[in-house]
Amino acid sequence: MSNKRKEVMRVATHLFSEFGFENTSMAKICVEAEVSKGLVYHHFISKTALLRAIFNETTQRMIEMNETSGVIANPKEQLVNLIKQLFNQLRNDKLFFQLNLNIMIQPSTKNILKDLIQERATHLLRSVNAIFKAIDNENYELLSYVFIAEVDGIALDYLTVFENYPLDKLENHLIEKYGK
Amino acid sequence: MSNKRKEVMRVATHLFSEFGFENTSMAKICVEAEVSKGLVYHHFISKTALLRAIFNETTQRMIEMNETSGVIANPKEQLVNLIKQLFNQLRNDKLFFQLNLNIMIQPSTKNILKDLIQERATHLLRSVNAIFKAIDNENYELLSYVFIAEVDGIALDYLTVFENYPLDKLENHLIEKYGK
Amino acid sequence: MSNKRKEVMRVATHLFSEFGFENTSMAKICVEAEVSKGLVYHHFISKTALLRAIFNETTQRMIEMNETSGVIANPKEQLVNLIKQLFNQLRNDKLFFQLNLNIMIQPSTKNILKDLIQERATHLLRSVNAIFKAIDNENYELLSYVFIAEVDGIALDYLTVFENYPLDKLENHLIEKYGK
Amino acid sequence: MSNKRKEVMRVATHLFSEFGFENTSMAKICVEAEVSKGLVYHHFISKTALLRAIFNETTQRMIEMNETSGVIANPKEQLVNLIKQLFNQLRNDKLFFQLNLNIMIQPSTKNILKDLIQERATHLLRSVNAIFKAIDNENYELLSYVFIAEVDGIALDYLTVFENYPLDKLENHLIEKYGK
DNA sequence: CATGAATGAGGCTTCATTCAT
DNA sequence: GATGAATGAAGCCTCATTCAT
Repeated sequence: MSNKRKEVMRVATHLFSEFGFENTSMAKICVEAEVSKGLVYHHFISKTALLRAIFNETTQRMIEMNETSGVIANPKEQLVNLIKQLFNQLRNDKLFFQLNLNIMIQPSTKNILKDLIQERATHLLRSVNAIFKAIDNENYELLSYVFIAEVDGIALDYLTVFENYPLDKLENHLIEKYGK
Repeated sequence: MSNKRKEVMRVATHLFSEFGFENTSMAKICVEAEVSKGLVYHHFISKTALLRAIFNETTQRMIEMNETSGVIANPKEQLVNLIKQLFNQLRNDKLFFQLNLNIMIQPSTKNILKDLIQERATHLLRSVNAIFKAIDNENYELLSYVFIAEVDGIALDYLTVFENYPLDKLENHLIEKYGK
Repeated sequence: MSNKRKEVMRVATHLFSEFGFENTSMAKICVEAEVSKGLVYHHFISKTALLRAIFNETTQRMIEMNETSGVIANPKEQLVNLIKQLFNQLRNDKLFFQLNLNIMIQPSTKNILKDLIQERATHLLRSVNAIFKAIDNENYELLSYVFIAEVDGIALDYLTVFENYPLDKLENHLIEKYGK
Repeated sequence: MSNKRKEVMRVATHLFSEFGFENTSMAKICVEAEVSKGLVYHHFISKTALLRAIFNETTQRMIEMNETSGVIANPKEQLVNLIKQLFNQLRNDKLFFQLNLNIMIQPSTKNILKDLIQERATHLLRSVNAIFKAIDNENYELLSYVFIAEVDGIALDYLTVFENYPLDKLENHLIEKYGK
């Protein structure tokens, strides 16, 4: 609704991504968003609530993306699409992915978002399950977990462990493996 | 060396794991370790230095473990050993793994540990490379990255994404896949 | 006059009584009264002005009560009536009495209400003086002060000092003492 | 023990008395006591704890005074002594008495001190009871409550209700009444 | 080695009030 | 009359770090 509310969320997302939740002060957010402290607290009860709003919005976007993307294709095409989409986002929005990793691992933020993380994870698992069910009705559950682990692991290694990570090669590997 | 120094590191590791680096004050560490502030600063110049000492020690332990474990076995046995060892640790010391994920992802701590993380990653990659070279001399590099990604992804999903994660099934899957 | 204006005063009285003036925010009042901030400031220039309005209204009610109660009776009956009336109110509206004590003692509010407190005290003293003049024309002044002190002291002890205060016994004591 | 700790309590007592608890900021206390914020929180966990420390110390002083003062005298002399002592203090340390009234009536502070107020009240009642038991073994309880109410009421009226309160006359009245 | 009093910057949040609509 | 977004000062408290003993 309000312009300033959106701007606060945009700026906060950016700063949380770059410096982490605990290392981003409300003051910094206010300065960057050119807004008073009072206003932020008018729209969000607390810093915690602001984080939850951001996480929630992200989940919504992820769900919408998922729904519109996978309707027509056959399962293997769906997987390949999903992989390509994911790797593109990973390349284009490193900071954003880092934020999502951050807040899901950091104990304090993890606690704040407990329920929302669970909700998102459930949704993700269900989507992937649906695809693998159509591929291998017997082992779909394990296959889904393996697929998610591979993607998460690549993202983690790319974003935080290795410098000069060969992201392209890993993408191709996955596409070959899952596209047959 | 000194008992109290060790105790401080032990307590700090525990608290960092449970609450995160930013959410653990030096005061809390002092109380828990039953030690004065002066003493902590006698042994560690700063909170940052304490974190680095902890991370370093962990890396040393990982390296030693690696060296003693894989000398005799053939590559596939080595992989299976590695997998079993990893999953056992994952089960027995969740908090410790979470700490290592935390500090490698959280921007502030990541920055503090930049060089040490790089060092550890290089060492890990080299070890895994050595194993896969003996298995498939041509594709060993990609295979290593895939292997590491799978393990990291499973750890991540187990520790922070899913509740009731079927860790055993994924362990078996990896053992079958890599043990032939 | 306006319904909403009255409602604001009612809610503010209640909240000031329960939490104290300094601990009741205008926001809380607005929420409780289901009214916007703008409206409150339309009716009262400031929080201070709201407090003064409340105090004033209370004084008016006290004066009216006094006037209607004591016209016909003889002085001793008047005193007994006054005592009974006071103790009943004390029993029925603890919070309200507490508010009046509060704001007369708390330095900040006392300052805000300086003139109004003086006005009320003068009126009260004059009324009591009138009664005691009819009883003992020589010592009426001291007697009035003693009477007021006794009543105030009992109220204070009942409201804030003792648990299980024997209010009834003290009422009877006063009735016997002053009703002869 | 520590000089600065005492100084903080002294300054806080003074400021709380003059401006009220809610209207005295920790910052003001720090400036006045020429001490850093950190130090105050090193000695007192919170503003609340500081208030409790002050209230407690006052209670201790009151108890000690009581114990040393009334040992030898006969009950009526004891009462007269008590009255004289009280009125002198009332005259010499208005602010201090005002503080004690304040914090016992203001809902927020009253809540903070609930247990300590109860403790003090019980002690006071017991002391006065002891005196009146020796005077009138049958009605000592009611007499005690009346006496306390008279003293409290006079203090209240003197400190907050009336300007030009004839404190001396009321003191004489009490001395005559209770000294026989 | 060891203590703990002391510092001061900075963090989150609250709040009375204003003003465009 | 009525709304609620917006302001900015101020409040309580935490914290890494220093230093005299």
